[in-house]
Amino acid sequence: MLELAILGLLQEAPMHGYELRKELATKLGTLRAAISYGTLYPTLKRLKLAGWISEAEASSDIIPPMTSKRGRVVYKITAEGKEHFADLLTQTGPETYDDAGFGVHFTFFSRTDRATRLRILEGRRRRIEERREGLREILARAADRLDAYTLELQRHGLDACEREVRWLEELITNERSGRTPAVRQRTESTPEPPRPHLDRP
Amino acid sequence: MLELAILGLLQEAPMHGYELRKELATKLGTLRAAISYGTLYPTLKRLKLAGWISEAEASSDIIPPMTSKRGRVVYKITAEGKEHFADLLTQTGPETYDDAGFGVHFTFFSRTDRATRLRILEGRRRRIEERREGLREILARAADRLDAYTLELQRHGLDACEREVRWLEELITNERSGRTPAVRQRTESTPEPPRPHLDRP
DNA sequence: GTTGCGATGTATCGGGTCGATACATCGGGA
DNA sequence: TCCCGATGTATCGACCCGATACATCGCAAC
Repeated sequence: MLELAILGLLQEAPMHGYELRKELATKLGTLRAAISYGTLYPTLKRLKLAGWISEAEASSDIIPPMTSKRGRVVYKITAEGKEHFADLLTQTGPETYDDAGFGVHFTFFSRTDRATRLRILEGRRRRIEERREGLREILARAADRLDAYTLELQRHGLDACEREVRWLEELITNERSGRTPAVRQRTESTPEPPRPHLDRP
Repeated sequence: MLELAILGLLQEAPMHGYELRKELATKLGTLRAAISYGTLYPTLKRLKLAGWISEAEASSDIIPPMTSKRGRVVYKITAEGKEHFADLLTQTGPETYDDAGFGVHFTFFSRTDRATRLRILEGRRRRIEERREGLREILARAADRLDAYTLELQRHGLDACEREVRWLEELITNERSGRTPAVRQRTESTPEPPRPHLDRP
């Protein structure tokens, strides 16, 4: 789903590889350390070959050229690329619901309609609920067979799943009730404020 | 680090591929859905070639044969494999601290000494703290440049990091104070018990 | 002042991992 | 009887990461 991320960022502004990497790092800071160049550059090549992006004229606009051979390569999105981006963003396959896929989709939620957002949020919730049930199964059935550390790992994983589901529920409720973006705001350095209970107002 | 996982499981009992996959699913339920066969079988081949594991005699022990051509292939760990497993388990490279690596190491914590456990727990904590600081940076510096959804994603990620760090602190404290396995126990179906505050007794 | 290091940049390679797929047997229920 | 789901082994293409190489620029320390 790096494809989706690149297309999304290039829709905001033309960029070159290095810049894309930095932007990805701040936008997807949660999910991955940073996109590897071994992924990024081949993907750019692939997208260019597919016609979704093209090289922008080096002379133009804000970005200063590098005054040397092998200068930076600035890419911009094409009309076909925009179409493709919209398709990818709306589509809800299984890969939409895993950590990486969901994260990228969520990042571009502001460019989608509410129906799509709800579909994706509910799909993700379902995915996490399945994982949660799997963990409960394990803790119920195989608890005596596992050592203390493994058990602790499962419990911790279960905690994380339950928390994730609650987060998703909140977002879904917000979407349904009309408040488009998330509402919760946190004051710095108060580690555990009692979450404002806003499901079912 | 699938290598480490396979070696660890085969140390408990000889197994064939399908069984390994199931065992991995229950032991590492948290981290990955299930190991893909496209990963598992090539890895088994590789480990066998390296001499860490070998094919067990089909006739022997508990597991019934399949009475047909291309029966199941049971693997067992070799002496060199046990050595290699111990080395891998003790060693603390960067890959020890990412999600997958840490999870596998943690699963086999009961087979390590306390010093190693502490090294790994602290390395993991450091890793998560770095991610946390990165997220705080983003939320402090780039907050106005990001839309509400992206911000919410970062906040959620930050929450997860803080929680993870707290969990690790708890484990580290326990290790240091002599209680080897984790202490916390949860009663079923009470979703949010106030965590027994046991840092600094 | 020059030397050297860190940030900026593009690019490739090997290897690990996934998802889909193919093939084959076995047990049990419709 | 017939078919479906669990049990099994195996491969292929695609994706992605980490390490590495190469090259320039600005700045700071010596």
